[in-house]
Order: sequence, then structure tokens, then C-alpha cells
Amino acid sequence: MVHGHEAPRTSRQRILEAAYLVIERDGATGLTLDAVAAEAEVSKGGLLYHFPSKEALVSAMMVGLCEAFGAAASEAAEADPEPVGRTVRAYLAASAGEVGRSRRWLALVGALALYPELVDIWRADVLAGLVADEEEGIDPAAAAIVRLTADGLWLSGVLGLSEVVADVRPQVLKRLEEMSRSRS
Amino acid sequence: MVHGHEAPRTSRQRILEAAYLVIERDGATGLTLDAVAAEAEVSKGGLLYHFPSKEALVSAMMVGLCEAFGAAASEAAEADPEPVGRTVRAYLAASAGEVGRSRRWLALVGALALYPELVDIWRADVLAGLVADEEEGIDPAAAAIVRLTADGLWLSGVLGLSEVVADVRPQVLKRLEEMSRSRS
DNA sequence: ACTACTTTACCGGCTGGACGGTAAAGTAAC
DNA sequence: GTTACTTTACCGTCCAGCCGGTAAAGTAGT
Repeated sequence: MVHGHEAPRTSRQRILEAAYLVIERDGATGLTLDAVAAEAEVSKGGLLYHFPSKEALVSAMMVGLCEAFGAAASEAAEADPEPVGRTVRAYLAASAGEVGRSRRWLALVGALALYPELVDIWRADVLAGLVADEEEGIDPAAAAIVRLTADGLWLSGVLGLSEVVADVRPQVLKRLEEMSRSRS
Repeated sequence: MVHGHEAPRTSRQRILEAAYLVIERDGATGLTLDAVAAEAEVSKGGLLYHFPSKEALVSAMMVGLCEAFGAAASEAAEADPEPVGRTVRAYLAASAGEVGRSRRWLALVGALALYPELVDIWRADVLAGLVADEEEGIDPAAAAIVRLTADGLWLSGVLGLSEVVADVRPQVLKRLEEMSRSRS
């Protein structure tokens, strides 16, 4: 970490980043082992050394994105002084923020069609959020609506419908904020 | 058309139905021309006579689903005595109803990854809904939240996360109903 | 410090199967 | 005999995963 210290990126990291790049650029169907290997400047054999199958690669991508989302949410939660509904608001913030709007999701959802089991990674996170809500004593229905609306917003972004709802977006966000403060 | 009148289903219809069946059963990746042809008991050439490409087939599936959704929504709208927010409520009802929860969507979204342009079919419907809202004088933010939450609910179903939110579902629906009655 | 062996990391050609699509021939109704 | 529909047979491409090989970096016994 002294100066000049190039990222000592491992091959594995390089490959993962290349995979994100490829899927953003070429879509889910463009995500082939050859393409990723080329982008990462590794041979296909090398790629398969680090990720024994395509599914393993996609799984790692999924985990990576979920972690990034979780990190963004945690950050938002820590910065929030009000305990009630802190977790939902963090979820909302993360969804509305950079990670939530990343183009990476779009294609990755497409890739999910290939390996439906990978939704479980997601499911676990959703579950954890609901548990947190309950502990915070927030009105469960309100919390659910906030989360679901955030998901809907996310979806509209993924499907490229976000311009359609762009006008009301700020107001929606404000309303959800308010709802997140209602106790049960 | 006398009695006993089996569906005089055209080959085209048979093929479309077979396609839905296959995609429900085998997922987006299982939707191959061969599989659909086999299921419809037509030869592959026969299939391609009616749908000149796979994209044409998927497009027809998309249109069919959107029409079914639209029909369900229209029905709900007509049965609704209160004019304000009628369209949003219809949207909500359709989403929460049979068509909205159909497993067909699941895989079809996956197939969208193959032909991203097909989202436009969708987009048109979304736009039409927003226009209707405006004419009804409903609070736009409330309307948006209702719609987006419905989408979130739909998404949770598609991703198989619906059991997770099953408990709050009725309450959420009730709240949304209420919101749909707020004037602008 | 030299040798023998193992592990880690990586290369790249190959293959076998799947899949979208084509084309020509056949059938039957009108 | 022409139109509408259907079949059979085939082609070309793409791609995941496999596999034989290599080279450098440990590890350890002597």
C-alpha cells in the first residue's frame, strides 16, 4: 500500500470483473466462457481453473452483486439516526442508489433463467431483511409496501421503464420515507 | 360446431399453447423449437411455417400474456363502481389474480433476455395505464406506489419469494386499496 | 544444496451435442 | 393446378466442458 501500488488483482478477480463487463456489454446471451476469458486475458482453461463451470461463475457474480447491495444498505443503515424502520429505509436507499440501479442486474437476471437455483442467494437476503424489520417494531404492512415498491422501482429500471415513472419518482420516494416511520 | 365440439384449434393455437406449456415446465432454456414442436405434435418445419423464427414465437407469447393481463384488468375495472383510481385497482387486481401469478411469466421474463426489444410490448401497456390514471384524477404518487407495489408483489412471485411475504400480503393489498382512493 | 516429487496456475485445441434455421418434396382441399 | 399446410432431411454455428500438457513454485528427504 505504499504508493504506486497497482492493484495486486488476482486472476480470479480479473475474471469476475471481466464477466460483469461482458454481461453489461453483450447481455446474458453474450456471456460465454470464451468471451469472459478473452476479456480477462486468460485462457479458457485458466478461467475454468478458477471457476469449474459456468454456473460457478454466474453464482460468484450473483454473490458479488448481492454483497455490494448489502454493503450499500449497511452503510445507509448506519448513517440513519432513527431506529424504527432503519432497515427498510436502508433497503430503499440501496435500491434507489447506484448499486440498485446498476446495469449489471439487468443481464444477471437473464442469466438466472439458466440457473434458477441461484435465486436462493437472493432469497436469503430478503429473509434477513424481514427479520430485521420485525425487530425494529415497524408496521409490517408498511414495511412490506416500502420494500415491494422499491422492488417495483428496481424492476422498472431493469426493464428500461424507468423514464416512464421518472416524474413521480421523487414524490414516491418521499412517501415511502414517511411510511417507513410508522410504528406497528 | 355442433356438440361434442372439440376445440377446432388451429395449429397455430396448438403451437402457442404448447410453447407456454414447455416454458412453464422446462424454463426459458428449455424453450427450444424442437421441444415446442414435439409438444404441439407438429414437425419443426410446420412450426416454422407458422412462426418464421423463434423470436416471432416468443413475441406472440408475450403479446398473448399481455392481452390476457389486459383482459383481466378490464374486467376488474368494469366491475368497479368508484371511478377514481379504477384503473390502478384493476391493475392491482389483475396482478394479484390468476393471470398475474401465472408461472408463465417467470420463464418468459427469462426469454426476454434473448430478445430485449420485446419489452416494448410491455412498455406500451404500462404507459397506457399511467395515462388512464391521470384522467381519473387520482393522486399520482399514490397511484405509482400502488402500481409499483403490485409489480414488486408480482416479482416476488416470479422469483419464488412469495411465501416469504405471504403473511402480510392481505394487509398490503388492503392498504393499497385504500391508497387507490386518494384524490390528487 | 541437490534431487525427487507434488501442487498451483495456466494454456489452447478439440469435440460432441444442441439448436435455429433452410429447402425440397408431399398431401389435400378447392 | 394452385394454394395452404405439413413433413423429412439436412446444414452450420455456437459453446460448455474436457483433456493432455507445461512451467514455475513449493516441500522434503538426504
